[in-house]
This record gives sequence, structure tokens and C-alpha cells, in this order.
Amino acid sequence: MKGIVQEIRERLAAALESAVNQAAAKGLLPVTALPPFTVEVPREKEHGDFAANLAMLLARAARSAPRRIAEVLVNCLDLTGIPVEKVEVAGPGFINFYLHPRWVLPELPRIVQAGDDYGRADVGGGMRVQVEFVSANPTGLLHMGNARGAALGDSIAAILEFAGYRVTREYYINDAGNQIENFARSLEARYLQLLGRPAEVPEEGYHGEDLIDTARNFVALYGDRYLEAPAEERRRVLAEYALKEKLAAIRRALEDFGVRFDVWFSEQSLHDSGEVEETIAILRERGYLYEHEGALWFRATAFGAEKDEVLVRKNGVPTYFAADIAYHRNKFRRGFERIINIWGADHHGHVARMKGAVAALGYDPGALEIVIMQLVRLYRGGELVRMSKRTGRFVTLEELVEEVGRDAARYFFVMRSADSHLDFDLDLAKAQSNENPVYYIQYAHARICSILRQNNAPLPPPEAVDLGPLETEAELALARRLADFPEEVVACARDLAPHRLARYLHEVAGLFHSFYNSHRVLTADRRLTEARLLLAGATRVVLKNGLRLLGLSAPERM
RNA sequence: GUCCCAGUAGCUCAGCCGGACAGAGCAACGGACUUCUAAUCCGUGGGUCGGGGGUUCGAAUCCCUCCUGGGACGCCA
Repeated sequence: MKGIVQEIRERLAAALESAVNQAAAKGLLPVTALPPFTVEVPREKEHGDFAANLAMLLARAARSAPRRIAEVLVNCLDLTGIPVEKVEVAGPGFINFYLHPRWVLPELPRIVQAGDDYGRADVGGGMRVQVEFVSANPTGLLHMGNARGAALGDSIAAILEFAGYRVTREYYINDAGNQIENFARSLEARYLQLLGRPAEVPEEGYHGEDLIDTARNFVALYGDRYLEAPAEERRRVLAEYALKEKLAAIRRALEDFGVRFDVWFSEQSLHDSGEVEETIAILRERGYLYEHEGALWFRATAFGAEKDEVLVRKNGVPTYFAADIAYHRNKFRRGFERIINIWGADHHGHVARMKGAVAALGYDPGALEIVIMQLVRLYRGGELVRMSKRTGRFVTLEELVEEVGRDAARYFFVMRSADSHLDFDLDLAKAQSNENPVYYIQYAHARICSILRQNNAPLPPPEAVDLGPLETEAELALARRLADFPEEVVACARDLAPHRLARYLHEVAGLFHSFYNSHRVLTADRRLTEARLLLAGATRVVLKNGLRLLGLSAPERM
């Protein structure tokens, strides 16, 4: 479904295009290729409802002044059927279109009729996309960076879905390799300590106190059964138990955060299935591997990376990178046409070599898109909250949700662009006051619901409502912005940028609050009431749909 | 040293696939609740878009260079 804004934009573009042809046919303009011009909405209201930069772009080829070309084009314009009241040439050569003030109103019944589907687009054309995010090590709890990734990834996935993609949300479980060994040794130390044996968590291990709890749970189940067992077996059993427990906790925390995954993909399964070996064999065949100092290297520099990378260590154990390449091959083989990874800034060095590996395997590196998000800094009482990975002391996702609430947390994570460092102010997120932007949007939604509840007279179907009474600036400005929603969704999907949607919704809420404070919706005039109820109802649809895409609730009462 | 991100109002940030006089929220100041939710609204003040060059009819936006902050440069993940 196309919004009215896009419709008019396209019709104006078409009219301009035929004006160029007309002018050329009449000899008023040399015949040239049509430049890629835009029909945009001017920032200044005085410049009309839409403006085209076509004349300026034609100036060079036509060897004529832009304003002169604009005049010629305006004279050749046929705007039949487009609600344009006035056309002007202005500034350096813009062609400005002034529409009938109430041109956007027909969109209102369409919004209400479409309901939950308003804004749904098909730019994705059913293309299969995989969004992989969070993928935190299952050796601990989720921290702020994981939380940002969760909010961002889930929102991007939802927006892409709404824009017509078939989306799979996936979590890659790093349940293999060195860190699992460290994990097991750390657990073993805690286990032994609990049973009164001297032991110490290794330097490189996991020092978080949560592992003491995990070990305690293990002891409750198995007691000292593994005290005298061979260390290898003891560690294996401990790690197996702890991974299960940690993963369940991670899953629960994410669900409480409103994030669900379609697939939980195990790294270990790539080793077990032989895919890692297979992938290495393919790279070897293609000539991208070489041996050096006993290790097997991938020639990442052949693809523009800064340096080559080890795939198999001297000790014969494949690296994380080797598994990750196998994982991406697996993604392509599953038929995903776009693969989107949400990574923290600390992984950006991995981007070039990963794309290189994809290319080396014969897949299109352009199909792999990496969204790099900058790190999160937490503030409380105006002070930076120090995090320490080594001691395992940090604020977890669960604690965050408990402290500030799910909606506030998610809003704060998506309100900034991914490549901006995020200063997360815990006090602000927690505040139930006007300082907190979260409630502004939700409050508008709740207010509308309250009005709708209080209207007890039956309403005509949306298309039968007389739009005549809507004429004030506040009413028209609100309706105009609502009609931008479909294009806004497409832009957010294109840029993988939920923060854009957050800003848009904030603006819509603002326009509604402003309207609300200067207009009564429920009045003695039934015709007026019905028109304003339609406007309010349309606002509700847009807010609700937008909030949903950001993973936020749309409360009916506050 | 090399690479990535950022530098825009007092603070936190949009705008960056070039467009016409640079925006929002908060903070500051002054107003609005007998009327559908004041978690709201209305108004006021506030900026060398980090500095310097360049490209262009036009640059916060593109290119070069320098400065500042954060991150990455492991046979960790």
C-alpha cells in the first residue's frame, strides 16, 4: 500500500518528466538525459508542500540559467488530477508546488482502515534476511552492550519484517573453544572451593560471582560426586551443566526484555558436523590458505584486510574465526539473501576479514552487512558507573530491566543512532517525569485511548466520515505528519535505523499533544466530533504501529 | 603508528546518499488545569555545525589536512 505522500510525489515527478519531454519537443530545451532529480518536502513552509531541484540539475547540460529552465518547465507542466494550487519558481531554481491545504486528509480513513497494517511496505519483496544479534558468550550474564544489541537487533528485524522482508532472528552461541575451557576451569575452582578444597580461579578465567552460585547449584544436585573424578571429566560435566544454566538465564532475560529468537545456533555444532573442516578445505582449494610457523593462515589481505588471520593454531585447534567463517557459509547455504550482523564496536576489526572470507568462499560480500554499534556508558547520579569484565562486576540486563523498566530501557537503546556512543542515564530512564522522553509517546497513545473510551455514540465507518470540519493548522499539521509514516518505515528499513523511527514518533506525539491542548475532540457538534475522532484514531494507529516496531508497549491507560 | 566511530545550543543528541534563513529533548526564564489524563501545552532566550583548505550554482553534509575524545589492531572471542 502506498501512502498519499508517496503517491503525490510520484505523480509530480512524472509530470515534471513529461514537461521536460514537452519542452524538448517544442525546442525550448535541448534533448538530454533526465537527471536523477528529487521531489522533496522543503524545510520551510513558505517554499510550498513539495519542491523539485530538476531545473538546477539540467542547467549544465542545457547551458542555461536554472531559473530560466524552471520557467520553461512550469509552462509545460500538466498537473491534471494533482491537487496543486500554485507553482512557483524560487531561490536558485527550485520549482515549488503549493497544494490545496487539506490535500492530505483523504489519508486519514485509509490509516484507520489499514490499522495494524498501516505503513507495511513491500520493498523487501519477500527477500529472506537473517539478523544475528546479541550472540553473547554463554559464560555469564548479559551486560549493557548486549542489551543495546538486543534492543537494536530486535527493532531492526521488526522494521525489516514490516518493510516486506522474511526475517529470521538468530543468536549464535559461542559454546566452543578456549573460553569454554577457561569457563570450565573457573567453575572447577569454585566447585572445589565450595567443597573446602584450595583452588583459585585462573587469571584468564571468569571471576564473576555468578559462577559461585552456579557451582553451588551444581553441588546441590551432585554433591561431592566429582571431587575425586578425573579433572577432565569434572570440568566437562561442570561446563555442560553451567552452559545450560547460563543459556537458560540469558534466554529468560531476553524474553523479559521482549526479545525472542527464531534460531539459537551452536558453534559447537559446526565442529561436530564437520562444517568447519569442510569450510577450511574449500578455502584451501581456492588457494587462500598457507602455512606459517606451524599454523594455518587465511590470506585476508587479499581482500583488503589489514593482516592475515590464523584459522588453525599450531596445536591443531581451529580458531573462533574459522568457526565463524563456517557459520557464515552455513547462513548463505540456508538461503539467506541478506545477512545482517549487529556487532559491538570492539569487533569492528573483524569486519574486513569476515567479508573477505565470504568473498573467498564465492559469496557476495555485499550481502553481508555489519551494523557496528558503539559502546554504552552507564551513568548514575551524574557519575560514570565503572564496569569491570575481569572481576565480573557490571550491571546486568536483568538488573537494568528491574531498575528502569523494559520500555524505558528499550527506548533509551534505540533513541540514539547505533554509531553514536550511548550515555545511558539510569536516573533519567527511571524518572517518571517530563524529563523522561519515554513516556511522552506512550502518554499520547493513552490519552487517545481515553478519548475513544469516552465516546459512546456509534461511529460511521472511516471512509464515510466527513473530513470537512478539519481545517485548523494543528489538525492539518498532525494529519500531514501521520501520512509520512509509510515513507518513514521504508527509510528506517533502508538505513537499518530504528532511532529515526523513535524521533518520528516523538514528533507525532508532540503534534498530537499540541492539537489536544487547543481542540476538544468530544463536542456537541457530532460532525466535528466524528472528524476529530477519526484524526485521533489515525494518530493512535501510527503511534501503536511505531511503538510495536521499537518493541515498546502502547498502554491504554497511564 | 594504522584502521573504525564521534566532535553541531549550557547538557544529551538528530540532520550527513549536497539544496533555499541549522533542529529536537532536557536545563533556564515567563505563562496555561471548574472542560476529553498537566507524564501535557503556549511563549522567550541560546550555535565560529572542532580548525584550515578544496569541489560545487549551492557544503553541517563530499574530498584533503590538522586537532580532540572513544574503540580496534591476540595462534582471545
